[in-house]
Amino acid sequence: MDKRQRIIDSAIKLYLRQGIEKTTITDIVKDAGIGQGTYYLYFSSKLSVMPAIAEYMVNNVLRRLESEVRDRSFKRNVETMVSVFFDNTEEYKELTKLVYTGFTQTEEVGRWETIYAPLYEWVQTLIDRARSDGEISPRTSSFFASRIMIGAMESAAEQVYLFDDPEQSFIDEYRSALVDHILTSLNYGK
Amino acid sequence: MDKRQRIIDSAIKLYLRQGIEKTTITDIVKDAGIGQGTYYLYFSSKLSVMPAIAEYMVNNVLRRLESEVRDRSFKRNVETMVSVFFDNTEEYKELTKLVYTGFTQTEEVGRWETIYAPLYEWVQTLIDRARSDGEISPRTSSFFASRIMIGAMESAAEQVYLFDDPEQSFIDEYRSALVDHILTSLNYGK
Amino acid sequence: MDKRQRIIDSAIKLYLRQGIEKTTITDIVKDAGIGQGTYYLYFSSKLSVMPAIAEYMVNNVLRRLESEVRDRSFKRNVETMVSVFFDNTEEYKELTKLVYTGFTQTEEVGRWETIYAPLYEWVQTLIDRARSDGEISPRTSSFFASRIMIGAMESAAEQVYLFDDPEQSFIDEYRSALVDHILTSLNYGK
Amino acid sequence: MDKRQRIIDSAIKLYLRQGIEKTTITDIVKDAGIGQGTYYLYFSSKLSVMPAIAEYMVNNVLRRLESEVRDRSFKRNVETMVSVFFDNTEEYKELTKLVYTGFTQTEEVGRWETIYAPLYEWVQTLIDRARSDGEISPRTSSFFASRIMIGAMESAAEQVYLFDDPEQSFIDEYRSALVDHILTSLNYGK
DNA sequence: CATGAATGAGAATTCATTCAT
DNA sequence: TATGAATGAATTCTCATTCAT
Repeated sequence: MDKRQRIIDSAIKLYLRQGIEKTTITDIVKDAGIGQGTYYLYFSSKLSVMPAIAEYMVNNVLRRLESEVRDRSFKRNVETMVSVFFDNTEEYKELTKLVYTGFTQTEEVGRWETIYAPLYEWVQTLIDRARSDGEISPRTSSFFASRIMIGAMESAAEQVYLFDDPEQSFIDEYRSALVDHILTSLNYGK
Repeated sequence: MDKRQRIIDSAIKLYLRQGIEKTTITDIVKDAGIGQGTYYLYFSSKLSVMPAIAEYMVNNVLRRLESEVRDRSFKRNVETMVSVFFDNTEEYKELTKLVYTGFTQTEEVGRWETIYAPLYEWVQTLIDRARSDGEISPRTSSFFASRIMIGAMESAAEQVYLFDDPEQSFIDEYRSALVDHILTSLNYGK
Repeated sequence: MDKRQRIIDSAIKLYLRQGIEKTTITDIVKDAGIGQGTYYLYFSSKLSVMPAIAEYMVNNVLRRLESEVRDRSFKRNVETMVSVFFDNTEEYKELTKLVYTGFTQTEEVGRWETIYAPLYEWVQTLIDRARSDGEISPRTSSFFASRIMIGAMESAAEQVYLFDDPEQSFIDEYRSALVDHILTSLNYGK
Repeated sequence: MDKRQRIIDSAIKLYLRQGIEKTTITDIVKDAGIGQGTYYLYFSSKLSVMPAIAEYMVNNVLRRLESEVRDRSFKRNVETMVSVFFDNTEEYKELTKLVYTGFTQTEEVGRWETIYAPLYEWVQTLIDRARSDGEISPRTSSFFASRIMIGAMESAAEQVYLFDDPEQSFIDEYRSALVDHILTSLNYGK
């Protein structure tokens, strides 16, 4: 029903399957079951769906975090977070980068920060609480810590899934090393 | 003289200046001072320069690291590394991401790992030495630590330079937080 | 009005005038007064107009046969048929062969038979009637006879018009020999 | 050893396999195992091999005719001729037409007649002999008869092998109808 | 005679975008 | 709002041909 959302859904599906370059507006509108011109009623150009896609994906992660990370010890929470980021990257592999790149070709580069903001804030809050609870060092700057953490998790996940067929044991080791890294960097349990 | 290298140099120059989309093969060969068809003697398509560019850029970072990170304490070395990554990202801003994206559209995705390998190894060696010197925790896995570190540094730098005009003070704070993060994560000085 | 037909007409005109190789899609669309991309709404590639052209040409011959071959003795009809084939080949000289060749590079080779079918059938009917009228041998297989006749007429016409400047007397002799050949092969007047 | 011949052989092989358009000079020289420029020592352009190929193919038919059509009754000889033409067309399917088309794009169209001449003459001689032997009508013009016969045989063969998968029984029927057609057209056995 | 790296003109094709309905 | 036929600018890639060695 909501054509705007149908465009976004189809765009994601096709970009994931065939890449941005290979996907034409025609592909998208066909998949969405709407007319060719209708696309331009909702988005002003091919690239201008990108922010919407980015938003959708960040919200996706947020939703998972909110539902899966709950009330447990900070350590457990970090473990879950790493899982969420790994799973998400696996599912959407190239798309994040693709979207990001598409973004840089728009004039809306600045909005990237805005779109990520809720995610940064959510993690920041999590850190703040752990600090209040005395689980991590009181001198931690949650602002930078949240950003560095997210960057580290995303990079790690990307590295892992670049391997054509990463073995599960390798993934598990990497994940566990990453959890240690994060906790240690926050002086957890000292 | 070496036409292959001239193509790579011109491609980097133009991709940086105008983006990949806006740069045509014709632009590149003109800049390189060679014939249109000559491009295809060395690269099979527009995108297939990407791995060569990636290689060039990784080597670039490596060269800087080798020349700038020397003989000092691990802490100083980490500070210098962060500087190198920040400077490099600033200089080549979009190119890194562009190259990465271009890569995924080639069939050579697997080579990414190979191209990064020397960088990973170099950092790994640095960590190993710090461990031998007793500067960081003896339990550190240099394999994962190097990869996570590099990911964190790249992500941080990208986040910083996304702001249209990041203030120097913000950059300095982020950089310093990052150094702390890395050192703490390795139990430096405990 | 009908853009498809305008494309076909222009293609025939230009192919005849300058050959297939020398004719570009741009030439065709300019001549047809339509946009460059419009061509591809109706035909999927440069070569894929060929079947349409072939159809047009076969229909052309059919139309001439239907209007010029009427109600007379079989002998007169054969003479007229030969004339039609000769005239037609003269007018469209290379085009027939070009079309044929273009065809073999499409995947629609099979349609050749379909396109020729009405022509075969028309001649077949003519033979059947002559047989009923007792003008030719009752044992004649009109199926094969029609096909062999058409082949002979086309080949003869092509041979004749290969000479840069065939003398009219030569053409007349060839034509007359051909009529004799056909009639005799059918035991006409025995 | 003879590079000229190696070029012709490779050209035939590749033209048959992939068509003229799809075959590049580079393909040919690679297949022939010679240098790129060497081609132009023997032929002045891409198309200028065509006459050589045509010559080769006509000679091929002639050689078969000479070895297979020997001393028997005219009827047997015609049967054998038809077989040779059918076999040859099956083997070289499109090539004849392709070569012919390639020819028309050269300025040497006139030579086609010259190249076919020996074939025409050979058949003409065969007819003349049959006439001397009283096997066919004394009024037969061997000049036109030979040309019409060859045309009919080639056309028939082409028609037959256009069917994707002609059944053997159909081919046999067509062939036999063709032999009858030819013999009757010459008043054989009257 | 032989080579093959280099050339560059040229064309087919694609596809984002528009606009009359 | 919605459509989809029409557009045409723009670009990659091909390949016959050349020429210095």
